[in-house]
This record gives sequence, structure tokens and C-alpha cells, in this order.
Amino acid sequence: MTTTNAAQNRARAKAEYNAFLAVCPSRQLLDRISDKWVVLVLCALGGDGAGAPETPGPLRYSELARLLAGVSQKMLTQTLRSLERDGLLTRTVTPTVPVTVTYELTELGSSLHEVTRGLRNWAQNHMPEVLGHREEYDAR
Amino acid sequence: MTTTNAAQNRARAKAEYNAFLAVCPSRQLLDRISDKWVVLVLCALGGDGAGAPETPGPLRYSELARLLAGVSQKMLTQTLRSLERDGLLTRTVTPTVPVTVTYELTELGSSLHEVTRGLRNWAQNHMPEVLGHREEYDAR
DNA sequence: CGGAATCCTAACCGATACTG
DNA sequence: CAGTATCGGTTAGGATTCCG
Repeated sequence: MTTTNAAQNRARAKAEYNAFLAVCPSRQLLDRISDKWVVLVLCALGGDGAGAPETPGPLRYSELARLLAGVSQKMLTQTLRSLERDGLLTRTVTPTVPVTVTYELTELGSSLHEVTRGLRNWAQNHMPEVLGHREEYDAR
Repeated sequence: MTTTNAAQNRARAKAEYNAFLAVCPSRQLLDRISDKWVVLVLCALGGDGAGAPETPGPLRYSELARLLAGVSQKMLTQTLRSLERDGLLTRTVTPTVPVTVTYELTELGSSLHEVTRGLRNWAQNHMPEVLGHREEYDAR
């Protein structure tokens, strides 16, 4: 049998999900937003790049790659594509000799950036406190 | 000269990370926050449980499991443990006949809940717009 | 320069079974 | 009721190579 395979269980769970936690019909979006690279890309394009009042303007692919340092091009490209698809940023190709590609937040993207910035700020402000709790917990 | 192996690249990238995107020393926290179950648990305990003005009070393990429907107990337990460790919620065991365990947001957890609620609201409010962009993108 | 495609490993996560 | 432990499949995601 094994008729209860992964796909079926997924479908069932998904259905129950919308039924029960009806408060979150935005689950798919939440999943997408709750991605660390998404948050960081929004930070970078939103101008939170370097503490100092950076230009919130468009950034090239290589600039993003440098800003996000730890990211692989696969993840960066994947993230940028999904954000473009969702209308959160625009991708502009300038056919110079070596091609130039820039990314810029749309208005929709900017509005989300406001929220994710809040997340980032929270994390920054409360990190010491959280670290304290962790030590205390681990010491038990 | 494959001296540049994975581990080395990781270490190097990590170092650059803190140096370049120094704006995000809170990366670890961001990763933790950017978890879908974390957001949903905060929603539930924060009182966003059912649209109507729910009691933001403590919830039992089984109540959380029912609210989050799609979650496995493994993920739920794991999420609750990490949130407890970070001091975002408290776990209270009442030694009744079948033991009773309740979870409740701490002040720290409540403050984060405010932010994640913003995330959820954004997702809800802009979902149609995003879906529109997706269709448009996919149709190209 | 800015990707796309391939391979392959590690982590996540769900299902199941067992415990106090 | 509220977990813990284990196993196995799915997937995320890094390294590498090649293309326009």
C-alpha cells in the first residue's frame, strides 16, 4: 500500500491548515517572506546596506553578491528571481559590453522593506537579551 | 590546489559577512525569527489565533497543535523549545493527573510578536497584488 | 559580468513507535 | 497529555562548470 505517501499527506495537511488556522491565508507568502536571503536582499536594496545613510538606489548583481557575502550565486539568483516574479523588485538589463544588470525595489517591495527592517531592528536590539537567556537555559 | 575547500570558504565568507554587512550582526537571530513555525506560534500565543479578539493568554500544547494543524509534534516541540531557550516564552508544567503543560509569551516574546504581526498583516494585505504579479510574470 | 545547468551533500521535516 | 527517539524521504543549498 503506502497509499499514504508524502504528496497525499501534504495535500491533506494543507487543507486542514486553511480550515483551522484560517487566520493565515497568507501562509505561502509568509513562507516566502520568512526567508533569510529575502530579508537581506530587501535590506540591501532598501538602503540599510552599511549603517551610514546609503543610497537606496539600484544595485548591480555583483554589488549585491558582495554585500551579502555569504550567499552563493545560486541562492542570490533564485531569491532575486522570486522577488521579481512577485513584483517586489525590477530587473534591468543594460546591454553594455559586459552586460550590466541592476535590481531595484518597486513600491511594493519598499513597503515590505519597512516591515523587514523592523525585524532586523528587533533582532539587533534584543540580541544581547536573547543570548543571555540562552546561556541561562543551557546552564541548567 | 584545492586548498580552498568548503570549510575554509565558509569561514572566510563568515568573516567577510560581519565585516561587510556589519549592519546585520543579528544574522543568527534573523535566521531563527525567519522560521515559519516561529511566526505562527507567536501568532497563536499572541492572540491572533482566530480573527476574533482571542484571549492572548497561555495555551496548552494540544491547543497549539490544533491551532497550527499542519505542524508535526516534532516541529512544534522543537520550535517551542527554541523559543523557550531564547526567553520568548515560558513553559509551565502543572502536575495534574495527566500532566498539563502551558506556554505563554514573555514580554520579550510579545515585543517580537508585534513585529511578526506586521509581517503577517503585510502578507495578507498584499497577497492579491503579489498573485497578480506572479500570473503576469508566468505568462511571459 | 551575470547568469544557467549539473551534481551531490547536509539539513529539514514528517511518520512512526515508545515513555512517564 | 506531552512529549522523546529513530528512521527515511524530500528538499535546500553549496561547489563546479559552461554559456551569452
